[in-house]
Amino acid sequence: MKHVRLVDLAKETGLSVNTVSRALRDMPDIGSETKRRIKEVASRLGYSPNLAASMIRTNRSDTVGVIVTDISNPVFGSMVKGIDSYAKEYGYTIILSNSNENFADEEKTIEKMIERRVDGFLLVPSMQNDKTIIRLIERKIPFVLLGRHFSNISTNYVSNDDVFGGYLAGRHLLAKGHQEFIYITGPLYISAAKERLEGFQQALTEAGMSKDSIKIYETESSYQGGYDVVNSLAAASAVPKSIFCFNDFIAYGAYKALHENHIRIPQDVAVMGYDDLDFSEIVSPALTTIDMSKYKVGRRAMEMLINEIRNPTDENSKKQLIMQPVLVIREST
Amino acid sequence: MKHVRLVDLAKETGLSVNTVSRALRDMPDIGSETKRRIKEVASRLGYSPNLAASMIRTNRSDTVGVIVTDISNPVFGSMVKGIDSYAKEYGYTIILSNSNENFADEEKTIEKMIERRVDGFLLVPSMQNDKTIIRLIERKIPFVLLGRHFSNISTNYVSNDDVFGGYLAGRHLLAKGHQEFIYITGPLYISAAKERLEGFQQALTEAGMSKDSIKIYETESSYQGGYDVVNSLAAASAVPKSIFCFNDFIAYGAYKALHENHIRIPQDVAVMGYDDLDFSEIVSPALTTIDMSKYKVGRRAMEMLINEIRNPTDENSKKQLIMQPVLVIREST
DNA sequence: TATTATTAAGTTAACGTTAATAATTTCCTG
DNA sequence: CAGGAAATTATTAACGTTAACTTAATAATA
Repeated sequence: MKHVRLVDLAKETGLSVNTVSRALRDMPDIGSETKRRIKEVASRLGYSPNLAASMIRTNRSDTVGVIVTDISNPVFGSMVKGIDSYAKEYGYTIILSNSNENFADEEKTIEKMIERRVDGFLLVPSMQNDKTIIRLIERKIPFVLLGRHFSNISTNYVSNDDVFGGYLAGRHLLAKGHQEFIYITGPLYISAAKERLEGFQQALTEAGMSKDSIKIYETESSYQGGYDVVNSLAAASAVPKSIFCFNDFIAYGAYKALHENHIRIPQDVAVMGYDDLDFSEIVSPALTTIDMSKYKVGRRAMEMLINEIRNPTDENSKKQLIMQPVLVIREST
Repeated sequence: MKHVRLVDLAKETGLSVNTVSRALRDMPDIGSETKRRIKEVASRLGYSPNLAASMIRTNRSDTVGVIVTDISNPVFGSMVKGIDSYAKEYGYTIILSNSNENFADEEKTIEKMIERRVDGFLLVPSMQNDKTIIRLIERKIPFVLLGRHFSNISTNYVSNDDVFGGYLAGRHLLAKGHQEFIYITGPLYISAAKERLEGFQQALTEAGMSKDSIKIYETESSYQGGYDVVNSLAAASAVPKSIFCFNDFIAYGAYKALHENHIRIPQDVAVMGYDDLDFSEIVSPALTTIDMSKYKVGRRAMEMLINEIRNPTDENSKKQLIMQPVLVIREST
């Protein structure tokens, strides 16, 4: 538990602490034979640099804070995987926190992470409040948002073209001859939820239909939410011809309710999801959905964050990377 | 970006740095009025303690390293969620890394985390090698394994009673009148994989059957793995009456292959999974599986780790917490 | 050969905090 | 009201590193 320190290596080699430090960091002003000797001793004694100490001196932590709303959701799991993979390539370490879409928790976590002097943040913000984001901007702490963003604040973010995704969904259902639509969505203050709807509506107006041809059901963005909505529609015999869901989870819930009410997919009703989770290929019938590469979103966001850390941009030149989603047609439509 | 320091608060209040430090930590030897004043100034100036500095002094980081094999897998996502929840209650921060079941990566990550002076580790070890674990023991760094463990090394771990889970599966399939079984599994060097098999075999022998009544197919523990195995069995017209899968993913793959070959579940073949992912309720037919509460495993493991950190136990009194899985009967058997 | 570069080390101070110890002030008690 | 305990604050040093500066030794140049 007692760690070997630079001074121990210095004693062992008869050199000064500074020389040892510089040798281990491969600075050019140390003789190569000396370096070899020092490194040999370091590895023999099992030296492990105390990063906290160097951090305090260098004022860099090579650490980024990652806050997601639900790490048990594979969408975010995949993003984190992408983040982790890119971070490793560049020598960054990840501090993770799960916010449960809880703003207060998010706020507290950010403070804690700042105390740990993270070099920057990758956030899937809870969106109930933009206070934390504002504060990050004020304090000039680099951050990148993932998958969500605020319409009134200019920030770096990586996300999918949710408008286009919604548009693809709308086009697809229209092409299938549908005239009657509902949108089952999570809270509409989430930018993604709103934008997918907008895209869908755009497809409708483009086809000469009214925006209001799609009815909106706002609920929890979960399996349960989808189930509840469709179930109560079924109870009222008001199940429409086609259902567009904010995400695949909701679609799965819709599936369940439809199955229970003996309503056939896609014969009686078409269902579309969003996210293309692994499971969407497996459910029966396989779910037509919109794919965004979560893993890549994670990697690109980390890339953007590292850029921002290394050369910060000012407030009016933030970068947005918008990845194009693709329509994945399966059996449910 | 320039942070307020204790010395700044000291100047502002006219007190000494030490007094400020002690006041903020609510030490009893500072007058309450003084404390109030200091805290007011701290919050006014936006003081954020530099944890790296205090870390170096106190020799505690209040940080734990968490390494999982695949964070995009909701099984591990849920565990991490449980870990995070418990960690927050006790003021710990999580450093996360994804090992991709890659031993070399795991090893490197552990070193990095030690350099960050984590107080302990929570590991889903890659199992290809026990070197890293041995080294942690040698260095007396507290750690707890999750879901997996080494049979030849005594460590703290939290896992499910995989033997019992396998036993439950075996009993269930026997009760359904099956006589022919296969086990599609990931690498058998993973303790869970081996133990689930053992439990199943135990059920067989208890029923007076030979251990070898179950044929073993070792593959990748993924959707693809399950698909491949069942597909090649189908090609050889050798699909058995019942299939026990190491995890739900494999079962989903089996589903796909069975569907494609027009083999009906459960009429022609019974399928069982393991994990009870959210999706298992949704697939059609709903999957009979074994549930272990991953979230709780995470919480309990974190609890155990904190205990170990606060009062370390010696090598021959490590704790094992084995959670009982439950059989979840659905439509696939 | 004297002078200047060049290379390779060593010395000192600093990062922001906390621990140990010392110094004051205040308050009792006999 | 002296003497000492109790309460509060201050001073000093330390944690393990790295940065800035200095020194010593060697090589290159005029």
